[in-house]
Amino acid sequence: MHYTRDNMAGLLRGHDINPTHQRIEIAHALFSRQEHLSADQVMAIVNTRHSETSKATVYNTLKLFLEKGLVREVIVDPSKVFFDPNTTPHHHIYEVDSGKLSDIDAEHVHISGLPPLPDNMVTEGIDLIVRVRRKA
Amino acid sequence: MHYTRDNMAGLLRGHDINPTHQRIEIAHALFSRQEHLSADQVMAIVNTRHSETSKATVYNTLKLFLEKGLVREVIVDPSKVFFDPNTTPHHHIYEVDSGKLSDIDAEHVHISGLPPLPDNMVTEGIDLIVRVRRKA
DNA sequence: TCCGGAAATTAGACAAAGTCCAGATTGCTG
DNA sequence: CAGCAATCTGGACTTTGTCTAATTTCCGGA
Ligand SMILES: [Mn+2]
Ligand SMILES: [Mn+2]
Ligand SMILES: [Zn+2]
Ligand SMILES: [Zn+2]
Repeated sequence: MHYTRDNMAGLLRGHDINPTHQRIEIAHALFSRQEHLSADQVMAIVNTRHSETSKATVYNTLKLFLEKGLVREVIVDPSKVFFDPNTTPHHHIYEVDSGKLSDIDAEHVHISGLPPLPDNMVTEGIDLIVRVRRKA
Repeated sequence: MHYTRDNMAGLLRGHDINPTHQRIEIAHALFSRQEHLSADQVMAIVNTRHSETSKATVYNTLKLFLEKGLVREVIVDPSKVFFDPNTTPHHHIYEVDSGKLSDIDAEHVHISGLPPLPDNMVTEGIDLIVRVRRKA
């Protein structure tokens, strides 16, 4: 599947998001790469040719995408949030030295023995992060 | 087991940390409460009576504790890092609304099916975070 | 006890990520 | 074209955390 700017509009509409030029560019940055990007990285990508999207819009848009379930947030680095175009259930490997973040398919991973939650609580998600580093 | 200021000194020495007044106060804040605290919270606790420990020292000391393995870092909130006096292997439940963070004993939790790591990599730790919220 | 150096602490300047707001622009629809 | 809502914008602001140069504390030897 190719993620062109043209089919970004449909993707956005499908998530109840009015497709504007800026939103299409930001979605395209994430989905064409299929990578975990920080707001700063999105900002840089979207403004490579010439400056056309403000910082406020990048942050607002990423938050909107998040609310609408178009992207997911990954919190592994204390200094910045990553946005993940992959919203299927999956886990992460984080290379602490390089900051490289990659996906682990949740398909074959099983987590058992978690204690029951109090009745008035629901699970919103389970984040599993394997922190790795280069062998000495 | 009681965590008094007096036995903090021994605890610090056992981790190769020179016990100074500030370090004892900061360790005492964490260990007497057995709670997950942010740097800001530590700062507030340590300076309740009268200001006696600077921001720089709080941050430096928490980083030192981390390096020496006295405390652990928990990254669940994009806006701040929590420091955890519990260094035994365990997982976390995070209430997204309230920000409340609590422990899950790792004893009965089993994680299987993780893919093998490349040969030149070692696992530094596995963080499992159950994000929960109040039922609607 | 006094001295000198090493270790620790400090205030405050600085940096980076993220938020907020009031005004400008855009894109309808009548 | 006018009116109106939605969107976007620059830039001020906040918060978390880092850095540095100067000061203070600690300790061992003379
Ligand atoms: Mn463009
Ligand atoms: Mn005191
Ligand atoms: Zn991912
Ligand atoms: Zn914990």
